[in-house]
Amino acid sequence: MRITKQPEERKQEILETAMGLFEEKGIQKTSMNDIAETMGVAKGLIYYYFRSKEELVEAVVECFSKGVEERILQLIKAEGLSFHERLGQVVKVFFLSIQEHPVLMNISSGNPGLFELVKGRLSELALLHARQLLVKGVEEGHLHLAYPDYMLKILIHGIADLYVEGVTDPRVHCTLIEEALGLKKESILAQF
Amino acid sequence: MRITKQPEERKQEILETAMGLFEEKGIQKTSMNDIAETMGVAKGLIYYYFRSKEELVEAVVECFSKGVEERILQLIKAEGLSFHERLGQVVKVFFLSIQEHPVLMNISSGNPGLFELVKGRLSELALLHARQLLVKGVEEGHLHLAYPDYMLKILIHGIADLYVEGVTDPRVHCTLIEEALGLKKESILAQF
Amino acid sequence: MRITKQPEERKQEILETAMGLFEEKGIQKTSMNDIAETMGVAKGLIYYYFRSKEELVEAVVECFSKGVEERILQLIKAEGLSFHERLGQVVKVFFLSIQEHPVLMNISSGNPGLFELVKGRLSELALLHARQLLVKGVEEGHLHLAYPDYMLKILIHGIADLYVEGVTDPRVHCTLIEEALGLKKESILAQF
Amino acid sequence: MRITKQPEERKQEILETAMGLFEEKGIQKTSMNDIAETMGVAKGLIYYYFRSKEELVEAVVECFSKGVEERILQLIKAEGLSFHERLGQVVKVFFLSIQEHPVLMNISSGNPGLFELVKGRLSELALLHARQLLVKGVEEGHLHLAYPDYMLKILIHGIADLYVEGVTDPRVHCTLIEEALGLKKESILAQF
DNA sequence: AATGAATGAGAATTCATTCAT
DNA sequence: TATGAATGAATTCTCATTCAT
Repeated sequence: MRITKQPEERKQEILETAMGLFEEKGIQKTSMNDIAETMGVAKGLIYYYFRSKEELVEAVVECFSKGVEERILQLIKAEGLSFHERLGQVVKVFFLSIQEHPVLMNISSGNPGLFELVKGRLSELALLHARQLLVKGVEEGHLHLAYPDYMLKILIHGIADLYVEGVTDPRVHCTLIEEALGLKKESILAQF
Repeated sequence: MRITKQPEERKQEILETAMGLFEEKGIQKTSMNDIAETMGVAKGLIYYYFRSKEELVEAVVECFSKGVEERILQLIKAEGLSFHERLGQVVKVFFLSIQEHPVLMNISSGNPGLFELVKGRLSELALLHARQLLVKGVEEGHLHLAYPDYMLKILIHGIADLYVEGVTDPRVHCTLIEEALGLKKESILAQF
Repeated sequence: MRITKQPEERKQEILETAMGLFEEKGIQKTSMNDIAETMGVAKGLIYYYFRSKEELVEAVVECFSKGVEERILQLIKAEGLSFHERLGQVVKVFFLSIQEHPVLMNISSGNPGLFELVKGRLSELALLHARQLLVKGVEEGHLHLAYPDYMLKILIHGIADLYVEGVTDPRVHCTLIEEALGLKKESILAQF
Repeated sequence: MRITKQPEERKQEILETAMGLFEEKGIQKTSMNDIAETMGVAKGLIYYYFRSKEELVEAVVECFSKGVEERILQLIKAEGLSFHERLGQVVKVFFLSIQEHPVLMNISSGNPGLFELVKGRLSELALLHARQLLVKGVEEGHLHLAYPDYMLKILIHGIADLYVEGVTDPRVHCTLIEEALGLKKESILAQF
């Protein structure tokens, strides 16, 4: 029962299987054996694609973040949007990404590891891409923030943790963001 | 070289040694052996006081949070304080607690585990004790928050993470809190 | 079936079991598991005494050489012996040591590893202790060697290898040594 | 990038690459993968030419010894040489062979395996081809050896080991041989 | 209360080898 | 001839936990 696949396909398969198990049981409690068994494949094969467990974990995080980043990049390109529209869109991207991997967010609570890594990565991305937006918002007078990027981090980390604890309603998140940023009520929520 | 101590004293000693190592190397990478060796004591002794590693971890977190809780309780009792004064005090307690265990915060970044647990515990405490304060603040018109307790959580988690990433200046934190809660500038900072 | 022993005794037991298996199957083909199984003991126990397989191998060699060294030291102390008597004695010690671990020498032929290590160690010892003897022999006119210590090494290594290939008769060895050192016939052999 | 070559050429290429790596890292620590990678070729290809790693190792040794053997055979044929000239030549062949693969000798010290095999092979060759010479030397009265072939083995093995430990000066080796065989000073050295 | 030798289950990793293409 | 994905068994090492003393 030897099934050969294209390297890229196999690599992706491993990545997805690993992500699934990491979300389900936690990184640490997922052994390389578990992953191989789930795939119906020999242990050694995983080491053919990833040098070590650590490298695999990193690749999983990378893989997840890439998806999010791509979407953000598309939004960035979109023109003719107002500040509020744009901010709303960015917020939306995060929620959509999260909603696609609910298990990741739901379970990782008692299961630190993957989530922490992902959150860190998400935060980096946000900072990279949304910073300009916030700075512009401050300049245009929509926002009055002393430390726009710190505030950004707080919101991302804080809301991610909130999500993990079961508060998953986007309307709540939007409202919190509006309040924290000192925006008018529903100015972001309206974009949804 | 068999040194006998009072049960409570020994228990405390284990707790402190464990906390130190957990902060230093992470929960997972700290073996029961490490703890025993650091204490200059036999492995078995730890099991005399704690049924399992898991139980020990919980106890460590509990121990840390208790200190914070005690201080908060004292603040709560204090009378004749304005809303802003009180809020400032509560914020202060958290920072002081954190500052006493800087390693915990500094190192746990690449080392998820203990910090997550502690953060969760701190958040619970805050919710338990500061909720009334916020609710009262809303009622009295100092605050205009749709979800006071969610906002509280966001701030605690978010700022804790910020701290971990190296932003440790209390003035920055206060400013962020003021902005997020929509308070006047320096209204909290003034209490420090 | 938990049998507890004195650390020193256990350590020795491991050392001996390991040496036996190394001689029998070669270092590489002897797994830590094999050793534990042969002893009727858990794998982990070996790691309790030796940090790694490498450390165990070193300890085995050390252990073997120590025995040889002790005897040589005793000979060195003995007084009132002529040059030929003394040389004969030293040669004897090596053969006795070898004869006590015949398997080590016999099997290691197709089984490089342990033997090489041992030979290297033996050579060091010989150089350390017999050098003076040879030098004195040169001074006293018994020997006419340009490079006494090189000749020593050649003889030790060469005869050890010869032994491994099945030439185990001490009389042959003695004769070879006499010839190589340019001594009179039977001058060493006579000491046996 | 599939490069097809003549079978014999490929086989030779594998042999040389393997020898290089064996010398560099030791037989055991050189994986079939290493060899394939170094050659820029697929793992499977090596198995097309050699049934197993073991067979490859044997072939490498064989390959090395063949070169030495050829030269010896040429010497044997040469006529009109005196005993001392001839012996000098044979000794020379060995040193030349060794000098062509200095890495093999220099590194294999802490790296038992290849060297042992080669040494064994060299010794066989010497015995095969130089025995007659020694026997004739005994008969002609140039040598007074009880066990000519054992002495031969000792010298080859012993000097090879000496070489490995850093004593590479042919003059030293010649002197040692002269002394061990009881020849006049410089009788061999003079042939160089 | 305390010791520390002993357990045992499991984890990551390596590698010679095979085989469908 | 040549590829390289896939296998699978073996191996080293780790650690929480137990228990006789």
